[in-house]
Amino acid sequence: MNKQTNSTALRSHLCGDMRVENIGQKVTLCGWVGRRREHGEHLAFLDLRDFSGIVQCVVDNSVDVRSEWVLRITGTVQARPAGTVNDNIPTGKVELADCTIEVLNNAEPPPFPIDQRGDDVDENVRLKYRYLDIRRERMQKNLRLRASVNSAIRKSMESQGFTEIETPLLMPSTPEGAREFLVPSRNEPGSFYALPQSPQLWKQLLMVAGIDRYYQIAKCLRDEDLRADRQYEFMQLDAEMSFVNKDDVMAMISTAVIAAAKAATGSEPPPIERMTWHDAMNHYGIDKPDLRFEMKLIEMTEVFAKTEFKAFASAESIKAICVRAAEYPQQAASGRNKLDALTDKAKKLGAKGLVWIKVTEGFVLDSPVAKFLSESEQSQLISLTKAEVGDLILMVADTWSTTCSVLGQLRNDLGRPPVHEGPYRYVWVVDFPMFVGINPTTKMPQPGHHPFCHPHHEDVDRLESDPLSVRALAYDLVLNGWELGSGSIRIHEPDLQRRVFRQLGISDEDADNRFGFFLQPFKYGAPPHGGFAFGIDRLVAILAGEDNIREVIAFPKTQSGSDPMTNAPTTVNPNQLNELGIRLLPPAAK
RNA sequence: GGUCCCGUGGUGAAGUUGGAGUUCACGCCGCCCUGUCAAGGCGGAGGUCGCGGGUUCAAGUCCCGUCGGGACCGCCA
Repeated sequence: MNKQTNSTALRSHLCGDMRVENIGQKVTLCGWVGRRREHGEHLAFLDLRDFSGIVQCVVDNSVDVRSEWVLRITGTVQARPAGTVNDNIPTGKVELADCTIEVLNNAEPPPFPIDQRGDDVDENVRLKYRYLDIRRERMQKNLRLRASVNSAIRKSMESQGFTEIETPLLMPSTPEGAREFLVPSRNEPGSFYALPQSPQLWKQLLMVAGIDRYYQIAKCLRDEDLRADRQYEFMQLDAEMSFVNKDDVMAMISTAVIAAAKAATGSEPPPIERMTWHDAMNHYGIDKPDLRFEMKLIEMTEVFAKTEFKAFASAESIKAICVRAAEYPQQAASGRNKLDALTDKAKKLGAKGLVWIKVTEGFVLDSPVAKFLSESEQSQLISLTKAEVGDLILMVADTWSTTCSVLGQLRNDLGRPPVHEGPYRYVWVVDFPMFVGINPTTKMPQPGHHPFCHPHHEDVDRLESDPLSVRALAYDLVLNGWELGSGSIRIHEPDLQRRVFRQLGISDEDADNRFGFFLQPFKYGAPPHGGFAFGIDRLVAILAGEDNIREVIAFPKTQSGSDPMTNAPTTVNPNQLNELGIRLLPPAAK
């Protein structure tokens, strides 16, 4: 911030800006009383705090000012006497003397310390007094970092020719996707608006409308259960471009993300690498791989092609992960209880079982199944996993997708560091499958993404003959195992759109009923287009070194969707319900 | 919908095989203190151990339920 703009009618400077250069100046500062240190009848030290930091004020001990009172202090900046410099704070070489104190407001003692110790306070208490929590340096830093990320993104998008356009919050309910928040209509009782899960429909219409490059930092709302990385309402950089291929979109988004990261951390991350969805699943067992640690899935199917071990015989896919004692001593040394728990976990995740093998002295394998494995199988197991003595090998034999996903989950459980720990590993995951399987009841392919996602040009011919082999022009951006966002090239050809709908079991008539207002415009000359959206909260949290997006949101909700400060959600006045034509049912009996 | 963890003065914790609301630190109130900086010294106030049942001579402690918070699975096209 321009220092001159910090000067106001009430103050001349900011507390945290006081430096040796200010010595001799008469300044007026405004802020809150941090700590008070009393030293007799006529000497006390006050730490005066504003958003910029704290500065020590030397005052007469007779003044009655207490914790978190709001003061305006006029005084002279002076060098601290020799031996009293505090190197731990930026203002530690100076102090404010000859202070005249004006009490702008007094305050009750805060429920928790307005400093680093607030980090240990129950989050519910922090949220109940969020306005005090935000006074703390951590939250001030996080919210300002968030603002600088937003600013860098805007600057980057604008310099790349994108036009910012706001889209409605009140829109029709759309049948697919996440659960929506509904808003009852007063003028049409019985009818509802929905709040947008994303501006997806609007931005595609803006492409039909010839905007060419649209972006918006948009609030999105989804009525799904909350998590460390999920809130009901969250911010997305939402963008869409015309006359592009996926490389164009990924380049634009990469530029914006790299600009944001640089603004937040001061250093530019390297170009973002790419990985196909198939490779991600095959090597990491998940479509949002965390590249900060190894423990990759190791292919074992061939090794056990002719095995005598029944559980492995005829399995479509056999893979292993090696928990290395050198990196994960505790996990590798897991005892029987822990291994049984891992086996239970694997079964819960859909595997038929989990084979564990401990590599003991002399590369002797300790495992309930060791006796079923031939000498050659055992030696190949060790050489392919590069296992050392003390390592723990976990194996799953199942369908390819089950083997991958179960081991991927175990890999994350056993090895994944907290999301904010460095280094930052961005990765584009590309070539997602168009369909993720066959619905057992309808016998129809299940969509991997929304149904407007364009199939890979090379695969379009197989849409009907071999739908599961069709790749989508879809891509996700992943950072440290968190999905930052996803995008795709959209279908702009009405004929192709109908073919995709039919594959999903949606007849032309159904499609018109459910998506009519959205499909109609595409008859009037839709350009080829594609776009992306990524979650600002998640990016900011990781860049801020937090592993929870609530730490970078000013007023977040708890995991149950409530706000301890405002008590939202609340009941409403019956008159409001009457006006909306809404009558409440009695609470459902349990 | 499910699995797991947590709930003790304002805050953070300790509380043993069940034995008196016991303890520690910070904060708060008062007094002392002229160079501290998470100042220091002395004194004081402050709690229905989330809530409701149960077991027991006796429950913060064991059991059941419930409420609140958190992590994860489902879910989030």
